[in-house]
Amino acid sequence: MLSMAGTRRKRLEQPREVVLQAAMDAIAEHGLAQLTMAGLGKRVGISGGHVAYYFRSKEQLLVETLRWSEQRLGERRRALLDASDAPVAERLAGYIDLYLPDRRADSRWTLWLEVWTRSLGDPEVLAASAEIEGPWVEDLRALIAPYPDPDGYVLRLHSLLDGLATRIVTGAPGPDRAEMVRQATEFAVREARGER
Amino acid sequence: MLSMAGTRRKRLEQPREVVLQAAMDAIAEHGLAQLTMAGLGKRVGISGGHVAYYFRSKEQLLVETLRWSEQRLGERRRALLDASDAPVAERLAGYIDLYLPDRRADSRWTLWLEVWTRSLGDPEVLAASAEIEGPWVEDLRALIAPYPDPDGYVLRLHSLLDGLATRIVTGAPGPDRAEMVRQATEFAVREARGER
Amino acid sequence: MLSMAGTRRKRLEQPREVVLQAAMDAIAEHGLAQLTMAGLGKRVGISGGHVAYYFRSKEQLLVETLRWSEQRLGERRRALLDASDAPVAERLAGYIDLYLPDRRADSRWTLWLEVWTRSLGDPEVLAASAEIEGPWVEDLRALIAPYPDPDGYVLRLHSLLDGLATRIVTGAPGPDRAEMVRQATEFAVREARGER
Amino acid sequence: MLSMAGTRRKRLEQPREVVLQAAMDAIAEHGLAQLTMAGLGKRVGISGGHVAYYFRSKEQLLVETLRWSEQRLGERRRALLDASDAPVAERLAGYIDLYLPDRRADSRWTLWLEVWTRSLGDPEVLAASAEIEGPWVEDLRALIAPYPDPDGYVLRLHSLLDGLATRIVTGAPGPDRAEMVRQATEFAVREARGER
DNA sequence: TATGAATGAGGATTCATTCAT
DNA sequence: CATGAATGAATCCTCATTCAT
Repeated sequence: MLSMAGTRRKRLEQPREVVLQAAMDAIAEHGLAQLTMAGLGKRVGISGGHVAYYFRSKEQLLVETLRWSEQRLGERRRALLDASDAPVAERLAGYIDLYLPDRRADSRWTLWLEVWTRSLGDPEVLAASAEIEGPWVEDLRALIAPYPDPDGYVLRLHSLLDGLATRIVTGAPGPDRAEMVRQATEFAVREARGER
Repeated sequence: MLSMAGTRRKRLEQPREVVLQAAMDAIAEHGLAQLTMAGLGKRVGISGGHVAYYFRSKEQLLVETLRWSEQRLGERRRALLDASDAPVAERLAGYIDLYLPDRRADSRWTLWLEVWTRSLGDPEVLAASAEIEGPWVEDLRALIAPYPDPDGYVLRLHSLLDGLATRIVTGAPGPDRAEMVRQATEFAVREARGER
Repeated sequence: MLSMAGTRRKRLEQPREVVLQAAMDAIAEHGLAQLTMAGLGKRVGISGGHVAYYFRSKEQLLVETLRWSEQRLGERRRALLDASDAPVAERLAGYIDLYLPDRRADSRWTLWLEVWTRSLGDPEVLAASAEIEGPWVEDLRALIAPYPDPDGYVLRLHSLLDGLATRIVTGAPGPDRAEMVRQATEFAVREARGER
Repeated sequence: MLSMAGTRRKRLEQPREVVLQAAMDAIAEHGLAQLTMAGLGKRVGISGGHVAYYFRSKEQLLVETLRWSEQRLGERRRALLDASDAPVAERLAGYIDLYLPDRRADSRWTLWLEVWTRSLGDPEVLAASAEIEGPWVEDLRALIAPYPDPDGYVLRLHSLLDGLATRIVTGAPGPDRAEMVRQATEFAVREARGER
């Protein structure tokens, strides 16, 4: 009965960060279906039990990972929008470029699909999902202001982008990402002008 | 103890149909997560083993269910489009109304989300998904023809609709379905006119 | 990031006492199954690790808690028996009233059931259990002395009481506690007289 | 991905019986704490998953095992009582001899202790426990009839026996089983006569 | 003393899938 | 065709325990 339980082997510097980053990497490499608590622990050199110690459940882990991923992106987005004195068209293009998945199997969007699926039966996940989307909405509203119907604008543009993102991340046949960015930007600009 | 195994208990008229419809109902009522082969069998009075016999795998079952659901919808769509001599705007409105989920937790769209998720790691599912979407694409192209860039139009409208559908089916906060239909239709009409 | 680990946060006056009392309360409120070292620590404002530091193991904690509970009861029992110049019948009634659980889910008896279960595979627990019961035995022997077969008397009465206690603490159907006390007292008195 | 799932390897004659008997044996040999679903399955040559298939949960398994054990004992008890035209005293002795555990770590009583413990937090287990005890109660009432207060008699005798049984099964210090049977029988007879 | 991060064993549970009957 | 018993993989999560600080 020589249990090693409790023996500390390694102390991570920024455990949360490290685990979250590892989760993103693992998802990108092998997909979400392959992601296990134990496997994730092994990736960063801690026990599976400890991953569960940081994140109450796997559901929590997924939401947290998405949230963290979006926070990092949020910083880049705000930098882009704040610093820019470029015309709105260009800033919209930058926004859209950040919004859409980088590639097929992009981790962040893999998580979005998962969160959508899970939010079907779980109000908490749904709420988390709305909250995570929040900053995007705020920044887009600021970007197009003044605009008579910002809610409608955001709904239309975000819905379009979500649909495009789904196609990119799943690898559905169609134009490449650059073309999609172009089309979405045209739409975004046209809409922004058209009703101003 | 005489085993009843092997005894034909019941002979369904249209086994496939019955099972598929039952799957749709079960998903609408309890969600996809609750759908088990055995439970589905019980719903229609056959064994779980026999459900697996009809559909090679659960993945197959899901794809088949979605395909079947879309086929039935396809008939309604074609009826709508063929019979109609209404202006394009009205026909687009009808198309959109059919496309979007009827309600939160709509079975068909629950399946779409699942299929998207599964297509991430499975090329076959991805192919099936494209194939199932096909008729929608055909009919939309026909509806707007002649139009200089039908592929772009379809991509934009379908992406927008997919994004809106996701919000409806998950129950995300936002305007109600009717408003979404209105906005999508405006967009569809504007696009169709704008570049004609 | 300066760690607060190692910083003394709070110094309990009588740490053992406080923890033991908290354990009793927690068991009464949520049951033994819900009792965790960490949860118990939180209840009294110390760390779960420190609870383990006071009590070598959870097994120890349970036995200690029972022992402590019985010690406190022992004081009341001795007060009752020493001070009393009431007839034996009344003193037996008092003894029995103290012995039996106060109510369904009574902490002390919840612990007795647990200790019985654990003593099945652990001689140490069995020994502790016998030791904790000791004072009851002593006091009962004194109470009925002189009596020709005190061991038999104690065995019979304690067994009867243990059986009744089990019914009370589990909430098994049957007469209420008062009626049980009455019946046990009659038995105790009758036995004490019958063979004197 | 060559899964052997679904490949039937062996078909037990009386699966339930076999598993229940194996559970009794395993408990007697290694204690309840060592009993795992998988281990139990291995013992009888079926998979752990299949043990769970027969018994919804481990809790169920325990209750079922106790019930089955008691049913078998019930047959012996009824045989004893029905066939006997011996005096009540002898028949009470037989009843008591059947009631009490055969030995330290007796499986049936190990299960009783566990069921008592679990019934503390689970009304269903409590109900099952009362139901399983039922036949003993019936037979005892029949055995002593007519008797002015059968409920009281049963409560007193069963409580006494439960207390004695606890001591036998845990291996608590005290007289040996035979002596306990003697004392309990004396008590049972005296009570039965005393108030008739 | 006191903390609390980290360990890691441990087992139940669920179900798609298979196949003898 | 149809049954349903049997498989077994797959993994989450809990929590007592340890120990560097």
